[in-house]
Amino acid sequence: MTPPDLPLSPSSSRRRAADKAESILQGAMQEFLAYGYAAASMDRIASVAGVSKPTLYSYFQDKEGLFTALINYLTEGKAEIGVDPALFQLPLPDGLKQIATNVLDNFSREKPLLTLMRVMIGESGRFPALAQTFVRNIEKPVLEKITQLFAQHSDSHATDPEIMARMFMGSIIHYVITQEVLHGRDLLPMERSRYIDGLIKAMIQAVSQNSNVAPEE
Amino acid sequence: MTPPDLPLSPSSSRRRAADKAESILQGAMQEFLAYGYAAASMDRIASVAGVSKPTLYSYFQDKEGLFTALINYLTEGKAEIGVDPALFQLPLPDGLKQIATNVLDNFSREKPLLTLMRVMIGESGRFPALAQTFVRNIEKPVLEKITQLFAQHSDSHATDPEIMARMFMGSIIHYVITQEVLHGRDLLPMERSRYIDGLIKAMIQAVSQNSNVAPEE
DNA sequence: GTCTATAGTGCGATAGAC
DNA sequence: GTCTATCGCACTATAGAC
Repeated sequence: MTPPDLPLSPSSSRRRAADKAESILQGAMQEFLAYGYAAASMDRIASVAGVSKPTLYSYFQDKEGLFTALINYLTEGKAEIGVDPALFQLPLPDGLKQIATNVLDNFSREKPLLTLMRVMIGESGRFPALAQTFVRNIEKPVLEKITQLFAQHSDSHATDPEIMARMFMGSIIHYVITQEVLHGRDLLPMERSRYIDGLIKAMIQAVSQNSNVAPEE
Repeated sequence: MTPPDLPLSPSSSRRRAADKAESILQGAMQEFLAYGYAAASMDRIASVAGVSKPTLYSYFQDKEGLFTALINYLTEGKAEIGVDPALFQLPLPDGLKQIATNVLDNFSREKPLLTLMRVMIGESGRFPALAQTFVRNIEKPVLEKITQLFAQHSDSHATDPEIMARMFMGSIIHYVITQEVLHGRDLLPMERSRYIDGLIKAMIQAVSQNSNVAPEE
């Protein structure tokens, strides 16, 4: 049997297997996030990754398998987007402001996360399991953290922290969707800082029972 | 890119031209909503619509033109989803509840509107103008109605009705996205009625200044 | 390299409307 | 009869999965 070495792109010595898998995933990310699943081309992925098609297919079973691997790759360990533990030391309005700011930064114009959301929602009908992966790895942990935050600062049983967390997240994500994802900046103008401040004010008002609100600003 | 296509010839033939255009659009709806833009097949559309491909291409310039026409067709005159004028006669909590219920009904499992949202968001990177059409024809009118509703019931300048409307819509749409679109029902369980009631309670609390809330339920 | 699918077109035939 | 929208089908060229 002849040794199967094929120095196609001999930029240096042979790359490690992990490197190849990595660069294929990098190429897949570029391609799938730019074109969506159906219009993505395995040829272009192989080309961008600098591997031959047979190599690509030796690492990943088929297009669907590569897409699945990519989504796992992109959503694993990303749980902490916009939520760091130090938040629990801050007064509620400050904590909320930091979360809102971080989440909006992560989703800002044409960042990968924005495009990932486009692709996930777009393919959620045909890849329900991947959509759930997205929810489990991204949405759920963030929601749970915010729920904890509200629970910790909630004076009583009056407001349901789980619902408050969903309102808060929903208000932010919907803002991202209308303004950035759907390009509604000019149609539905709303300055980011005005929205964040108004949102937090309303949330604080909602969690404060009959007493008055803790002094902010 | 091309302006909306109109049916070509004015007068009669074997069958009315409007019928053909209609059935082509119906076929296009099936196809594009089921497969997305890239994976949709013009052959299948023609077949489902019961017309030949040359006929299809006599009504619509190309695939992109048909997709554009479809989105216009599906979003025109749909402004009143979940918002009817009688709402302004009701107390705020009842009005909000009716809106929430109607919007959630319209987006309920595997209804066309749900799939349309999937496609619109999925293709929003490649068809920004269509995404804006969606915002202009669906999102914006609903948001404006809800803003009016809050403005009308707002006791004072304390809360910004535009922000309250966005919070309310965002909370509902985000709920739809996590539960239905991304199939998160089992991962993030939250009963619909519990969410609606909690959401409205929080919104009312947020708009009520220092006085107590009007009695609801 | 192979095989399949797709967007888009050209053309002769057809079947009503007038 | 003429007019014309339409059909069916073959065809090109391209591109993609594997």
